[in-house]
Amino acid sequence: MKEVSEDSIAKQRKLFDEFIRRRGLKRSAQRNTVVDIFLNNTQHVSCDDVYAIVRRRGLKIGYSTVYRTLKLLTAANLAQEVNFGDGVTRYDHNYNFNFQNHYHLICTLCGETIEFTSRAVDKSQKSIARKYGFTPQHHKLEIYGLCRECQAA
Amino acid sequence: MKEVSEDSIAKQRKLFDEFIRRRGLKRSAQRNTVVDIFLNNTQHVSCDDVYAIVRRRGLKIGYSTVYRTLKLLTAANLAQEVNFGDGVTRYDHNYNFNFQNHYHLICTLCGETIEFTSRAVDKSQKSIARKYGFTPQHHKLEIYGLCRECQAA
DNA sequence: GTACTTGCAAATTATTTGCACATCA
DNA sequence: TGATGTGCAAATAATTTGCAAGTAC
Repeated sequence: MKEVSEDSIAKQRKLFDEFIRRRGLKRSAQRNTVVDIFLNNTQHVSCDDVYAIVRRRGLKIGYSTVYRTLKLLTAANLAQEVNFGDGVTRYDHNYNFNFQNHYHLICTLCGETIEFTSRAVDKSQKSIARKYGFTPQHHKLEIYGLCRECQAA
Repeated sequence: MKEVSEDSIAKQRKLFDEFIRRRGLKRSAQRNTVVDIFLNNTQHVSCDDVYAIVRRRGLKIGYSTVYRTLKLLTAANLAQEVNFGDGVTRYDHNYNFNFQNHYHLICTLCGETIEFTSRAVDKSQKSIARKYGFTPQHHKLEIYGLCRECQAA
C-alpha cells in the first residue's frame, strides 16, 4: 500500500482550511483534532473509531462533533463514506485528487478487508461516466467473498 | 436494460426453495409473497418499498417478516445489499449466476441512479480476486457524481 | 408433535438535532 | 459583537429481537 507522505497530509489540511474559509465557517481545536486523526490514519475509520482515538489521547470531544467533522471532511471531498454491510458508516480517504483510487476485497466470513488499486478499473469508470454524460466525483468498488484463510477453514 | 424473463424468475424461485430445504427451513405464504415481489421487481428495493407493495396488494405481512425474508434472499445469494449513502439498505438482484453484473451511477444532487454493465470491469474484478487468492461471491461498483441534468442546472 | 415462522411491541444501534453556552473572526 | 461551534441529552430512523401463538412437514 502506498505510503501517505507528510507533504500530502499538509496539502489535504490546506484544502480543508480553504474549504472552511470558502464556506464562511470557522476553525476550532476540536475540528483540527478530528481532521488530524483522519488524515493521519491510513485506514477507513468509523465515527466510533475516531472517537476512541480522541479519548485515547486523553481529549474530550463530543460524539456529535466527531460526526459533524467527518461529514465536513466528506463535503470537502477529502473523505468518502463507505459501507461494508455491518450497519456502520466508515470514512475512507478520497484519494482522487492525488493518489490512485483504491478498492476493497471484503471477506464475508471473517470481515477482513484488503485494499487494492487497479488502473484497468479506473479507466473503465472514466469511460462509462463519459458515456452517460456523468461528471464523476468519487466511486467505490467492493468485492465480497472468501479470503484465502477462510477458504481453507 | 436487460429484461428479466419468466424463465429466469422461475429458476431463481427454484434456487430459493432449494436453499430453504437445504437449511431445514420451511415455506410459508408470507415468504412466497416477499420472494415473488423481489424477483418480479427489476429495481433495487428497500424493505419499506417491499412492505408498501405488500400493503398495496391488500395483504398484511409484518415489517420484521419482510426484513427477515430479504435477509434470507441475501443468504441464498439471490439478493445483495446495496447502500447509496442515505442510510437505507436496499436489496438488489444478484445476477452473478445468470446475467451480467450491473453497476450504478448515482447523482449526488438529485439521487437518480443509472444502471450499467461493463465487461471490462467484470474482467478486472476476476483477475484481482485471483491475484489475492480470494473467492468472489458478489461485488458492487458505484460511481457518484453529477448527472447530465444536474450539471446543466 | 416438533421445529420453524409470524407479528407485535419493545429493544437496540447508528445518527441527527435542539438548545444553552462557549468560541472564533 | 455576531455568527458559528460544541456538548449534552433527547429525538429520530433503521433494524433486530423476545416471545406467545400459529403453521408446515
